[in-house]
Amino acid sequence: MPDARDEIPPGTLYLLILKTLARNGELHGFEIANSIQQTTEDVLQVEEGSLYPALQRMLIRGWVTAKWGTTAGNRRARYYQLTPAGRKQLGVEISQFERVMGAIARVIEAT
Amino acid sequence: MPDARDEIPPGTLYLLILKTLARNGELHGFEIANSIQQTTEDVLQVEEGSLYPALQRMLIRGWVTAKWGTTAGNRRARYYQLTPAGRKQLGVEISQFERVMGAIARVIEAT
DNA sequence: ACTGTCTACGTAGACAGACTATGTAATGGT
DNA sequence: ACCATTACATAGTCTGTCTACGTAGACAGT
Repeated sequence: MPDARDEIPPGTLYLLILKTLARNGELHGFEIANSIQQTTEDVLQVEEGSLYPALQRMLIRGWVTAKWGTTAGNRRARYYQLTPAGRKQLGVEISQFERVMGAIARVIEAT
Repeated sequence: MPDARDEIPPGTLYLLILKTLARNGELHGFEIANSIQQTTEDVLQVEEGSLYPALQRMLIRGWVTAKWGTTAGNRRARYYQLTPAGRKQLGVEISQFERVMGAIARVIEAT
């Protein structure tokens, strides 16, 4: 079954986007989605209807800034960049993720 | 900061309940919630408003059966038990959880 | 020129599921 | 009598991801 696509657990999309931006510096939406899909070896696929609303919310919260530019293929695109607040948030998200996942793992592994 | 309570990621509550029942055989709602809280060392706290609706959905889906009984403290309580379908579902949930979490971990650990 | 396809951004609406808050009822302690 | 605790349950809110759709410009082929 090659079609075992999974949904992105609510809440973790911020983490994925923040980390992707922290790693690559400045990307536009499509690049973010592609990067996540590639890094997860197609396990996670960010849909456009999830990505752009999430980016909007992150703009409002001050985690990223955006500016219009032009892609290599000469198309207009919105480039997103982490703010200091976004970088801080990334740390929060990671430690929270690890604590929660560790807790769930303890339940799974309990005898 | 002792008060770092976290929300349970949507979707994983089924996994937690299924696993708890698989481990203990037969429990009522309160016992399930307490067991999860204990096993996760207070990281995850299942609220009643989350637990009972989830159990209802699991009844409808045939993952558990329920019967009324009496607790040690002489109170009426509803005892839940895994069905074969529930046991199968537990396997599905675990492998899905591991695949998704592994994917996210790859993003976090990417350089 | 026209048409289709690709890239890229964005919105609308549906839906799941976890939360808060509240309500029921029965037990046991003071 | 009164109140806390156990235990189940529902209503309503909210967040966030999904599907589906719409916009627009760039480029290739005919």
